[in-house]
Amino acid sequence: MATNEDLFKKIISHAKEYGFVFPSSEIYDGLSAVYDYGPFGVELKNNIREYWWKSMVQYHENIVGIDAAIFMHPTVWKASGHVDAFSDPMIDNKDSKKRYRADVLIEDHIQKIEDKIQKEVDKAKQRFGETFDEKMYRETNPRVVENQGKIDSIKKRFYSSFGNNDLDDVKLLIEELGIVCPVSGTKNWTDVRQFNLMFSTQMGSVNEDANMIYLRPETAQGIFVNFLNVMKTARLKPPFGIAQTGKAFRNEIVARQFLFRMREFEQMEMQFFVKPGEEMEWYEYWKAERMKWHTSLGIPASKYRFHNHDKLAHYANAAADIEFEFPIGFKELEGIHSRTDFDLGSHQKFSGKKLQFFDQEKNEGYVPYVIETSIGLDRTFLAVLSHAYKEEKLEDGTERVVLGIPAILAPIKVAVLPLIKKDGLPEKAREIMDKLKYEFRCFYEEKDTIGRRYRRMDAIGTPYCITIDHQTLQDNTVTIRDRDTMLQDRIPMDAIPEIVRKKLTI
RNA sequence: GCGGUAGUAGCUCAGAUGGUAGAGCAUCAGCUUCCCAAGCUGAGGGUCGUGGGUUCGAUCCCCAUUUACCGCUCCA
Repeated sequence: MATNEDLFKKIISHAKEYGFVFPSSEIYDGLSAVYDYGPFGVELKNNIREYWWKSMVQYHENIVGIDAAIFMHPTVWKASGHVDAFSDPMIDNKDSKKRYRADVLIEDHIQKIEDKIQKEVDKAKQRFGETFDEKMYRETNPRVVENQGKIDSIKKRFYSSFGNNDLDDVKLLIEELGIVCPVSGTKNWTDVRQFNLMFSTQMGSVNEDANMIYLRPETAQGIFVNFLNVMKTARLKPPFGIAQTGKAFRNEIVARQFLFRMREFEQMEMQFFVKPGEEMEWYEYWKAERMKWHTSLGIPASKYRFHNHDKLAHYANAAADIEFEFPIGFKELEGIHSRTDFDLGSHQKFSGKKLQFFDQEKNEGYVPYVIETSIGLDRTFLAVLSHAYKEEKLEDGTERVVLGIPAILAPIKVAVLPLIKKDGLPEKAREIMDKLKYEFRCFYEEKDTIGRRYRRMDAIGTPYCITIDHQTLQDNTVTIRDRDTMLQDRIPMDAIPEIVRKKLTI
């Protein structure tokens, strides 16, 4: 029995060996945490994207799509909060060589003081019983008041120095508070350094007034800045949604775990604009709707779970992840966030343009609230792949590796295989191939024994193999082999499209 | 980014106390004509991750670098 880590490694090698995923620039040793999709990988990826797009845009009359550029006006990232919030101040302990987020160290320190207060309060509560007035106690007990004052001044100091980008003062604060490394127990700290998670480049001539441009760290902003254009031209009114798929870039300090955390990745996002006050209803609606989408792929519901956020991002008033059980454990696949009017409101402020919907009935305008569904395409790819990967021991003692990819996502839908490459069988097979290839992604192969070709198709997850044998020449029947059962049926060749089509409906 | 481990053919690996490398599978060509991988014959493919140093000579020793894995850290 392979451990899960082994399984994950096997999936990675399988992905490479069968042309799904390659390390980027591999002949130059690769580039850390960047991957390329191969001939079968790109088919699977495209199919997932298309399946998502159809279920969002095509099946919802009030959702439309856009494709925004990766480059955006620099102010977008000020308005979104990314320039300020998207960078972490890091500090290293020179003795233990451990690295920490400076703000987390300070938060932990604050938490310790808060714990102290809580202990005090709990003790008092026990002492006074029913009559205990916690609020009053907190305001009057000298020790509690003193500690609370400490917390407030630390917070004030931290926010002001961090806000002013005065990292030296953040370090000073850490030293003054006497914060020690939990591992080494020493106060031997390096300077605080900022790691901006956004990639940047210059637009225009580098010599002349070069403008710093960021590669978008999320696709969402492309939707928000187009809110007015889309609402007007598509003549929409809330509730309505805008969907987009595309690349995003994050300069992660640690990017690892194959496709799971990459520096360049693809998101599939939909921002749903609603009337303020109705956002929680829609939040719940989209949580349920998105979970339905995942399970519609035939992957068992037990592989998924919700994870509700306790700590919310600066823009959200509710947030949940849909997590998938990868071989490396349950990990985030999709986020459903209630983003309030943070983004539109902020862009309204920074741009000076009114980003509102005007309600004719009430004769007043409002900034819509936003429910976001944001799913990682590469992560979904990895989820599908890792769930599909199976090693089977067959009755005859041989083993086979099969990808049980849902037929609708399979890179190749039909393999057309002449039993042998003479006696006119290849010609007949070509004839069938030509009839099928305009509707389905097909694969023709006449090399090697038939059994070996079946196994190759199993390894890339092809749901059906059509075999042309001598009988085909007599009566135009072929055998159709099912990937999962390995069973074959003899059918008239004209019946192939209908059978395949049926398999592709969900 | 820090610490640890590792990098030999597409894959899985072998190898010598330093004398410029081998197997199986895979790939390609031909034979075989077969319904569930590994039949026969032949061929191609590696400056032993990269760069530098020590040495008469380095894939092997030393340094740097890069990539992957594990741990820490991080994931708005």
